[in-house]
Amino acid sequence: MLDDAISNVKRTRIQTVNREAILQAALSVFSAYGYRGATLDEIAEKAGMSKPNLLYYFPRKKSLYVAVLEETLAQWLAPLATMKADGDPADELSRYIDAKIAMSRDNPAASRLFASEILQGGGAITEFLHGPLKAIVDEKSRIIADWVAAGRLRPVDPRHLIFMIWATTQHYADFDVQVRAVLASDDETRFDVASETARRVILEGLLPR
Amino acid sequence: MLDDAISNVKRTRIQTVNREAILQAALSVFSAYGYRGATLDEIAEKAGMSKPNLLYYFPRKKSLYVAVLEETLAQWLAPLATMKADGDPADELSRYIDAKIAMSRDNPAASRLFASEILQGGGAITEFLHGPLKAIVDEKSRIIADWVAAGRLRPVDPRHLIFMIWATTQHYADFDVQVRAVLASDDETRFDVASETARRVILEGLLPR
DNA sequence: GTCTATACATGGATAGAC
DNA sequence: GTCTATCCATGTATAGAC
Repeated sequence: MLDDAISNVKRTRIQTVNREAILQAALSVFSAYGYRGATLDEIAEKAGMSKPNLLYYFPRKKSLYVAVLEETLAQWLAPLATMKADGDPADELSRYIDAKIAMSRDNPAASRLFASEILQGGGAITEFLHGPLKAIVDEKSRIIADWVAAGRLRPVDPRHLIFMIWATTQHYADFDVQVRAVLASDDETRFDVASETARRVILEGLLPR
Repeated sequence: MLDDAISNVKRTRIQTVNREAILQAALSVFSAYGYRGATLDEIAEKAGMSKPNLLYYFPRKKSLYVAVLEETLAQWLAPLATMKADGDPADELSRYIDAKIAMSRDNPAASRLFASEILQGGGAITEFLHGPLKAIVDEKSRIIADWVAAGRLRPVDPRHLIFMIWATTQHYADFDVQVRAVLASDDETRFDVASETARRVILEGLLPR
C-alpha cells in the first residue's frame, strides 16, 4: 500500500480542484510516455503548478501513477459489465463494440495509459489483471459459450473473441497516429466506419445462417 | 540525418559482434520502456559492456534508437508485401493472418517496439508512416477493393479490415501479460487458437455465401 | 497551501589513459 | 577498442520560509 497523499476524505475546495488538475495532467503525460518516461516537471507544468506543490498532493511519483491508473481501470472495465446473458447475442456484441469504440474516440488517453502499462509489463496492475479482470472475462465467456451451445452463435473461443473485440476497438486510440497516417488524416468519420466494419465482420462471422 | 556511429562499411569481427549485441539489448529495453523510459545503463549491461563502450558504437541514444527502429520496421512490413491480387482471397487473408500471428509469437519485442513508438506519438517514424507504410496499404487496399467489386468478398472498407487484422494479431505480442492473465497463463496453444479464431471470424464474415 | 532553495541520485555524454 | 573518471543536465524528493 502506498501512502496516497492527503487523507482521502474532507478535501477543501481548492484541494479538489488541484487534485483534478493534477490527475488530468498526469493521465496525459503518463499515457504518452509510460511511467518511467514521464516526468513530474511536465505534469506540474500541465497542471499549472510548481513541482513541490504537486508533491504536496501526491508525495511520490508512484502514488500519483497508481491513482491515475485506478481511475482508468474502472472506466476501462465498465462497458463489459453491461453484457447480458438473456439479451440477443447480436445486440449485446454490437452494443459492446460500439461502447468500446466510443471510449477510444472520447477518451483515448485512458486507453493509451492502459496499453502503456501492459506494454511495460503490467507490474502495477498484476492484481487487477488476475483478479477483477480475469473474473469478469470468465463470467462473460460463460455467457458467450452458452450462446454457442444454444446454437445462437457459431463455434468460437469466447476469450479470443473478447481479445479480438478489445484489440480492434482500442486500436483506434492506441495507434491513432498510424491510423491517421494511413487514412490521410482528417477523416473524421473513421470511428463510425470502424464501428460498422467491426460489427459487420464479427457478427456476420458468428451469427448462424 | 543522425550521425550513426562508426562508418557503415568495413567492420571488424568484434565490431560486428558488439553491434549485434547492442542492437539486441536495445530492442529489448526500448520495447519495454519506450524511448524516454529506456536507459543506456540498462542496455549496456544487457549487452555485456560498459556504457562508454556502447557509446563508442552509437554516439547518442537517439542514433541507437533509430537503428533499432529501422531494422524493426522492415520486418514489420514484410508479410503484407506478399499479399497477391491474383490469389484466392481466403488463402491470401489466411496466410497474412498466420504470418502476423507468427511474428507476435516469434518476435514480440519487435511488435512492442513499434507499438511503443506509435503510442508515444510516432515522431521518429513520421516519414515511414506517411511514406512506405501508407503506400503499401493503399496498394493492398486496391486489391481488396477489387475482390469486393468482383463479388469474391462481401462489402468491407479495406483499410479498416487491415486495421482489424493488425490489431488482432499484434494484440498477442503487445498485450501479452494481459492475455496470459486472462487465459490463466501457461496456455501455450494460445497462438494457434488465436490464429484459428481470427481466420474463422474474419473469413466467415467476409466470404460470399 | 504554496513557494524558493536545495539535497541527492540518475542519466547522457566526453576526456584521456591504456 | 575499451576502460576509469568525470562533467553536467535532469529528475525525484525534502526543508523551511511565508
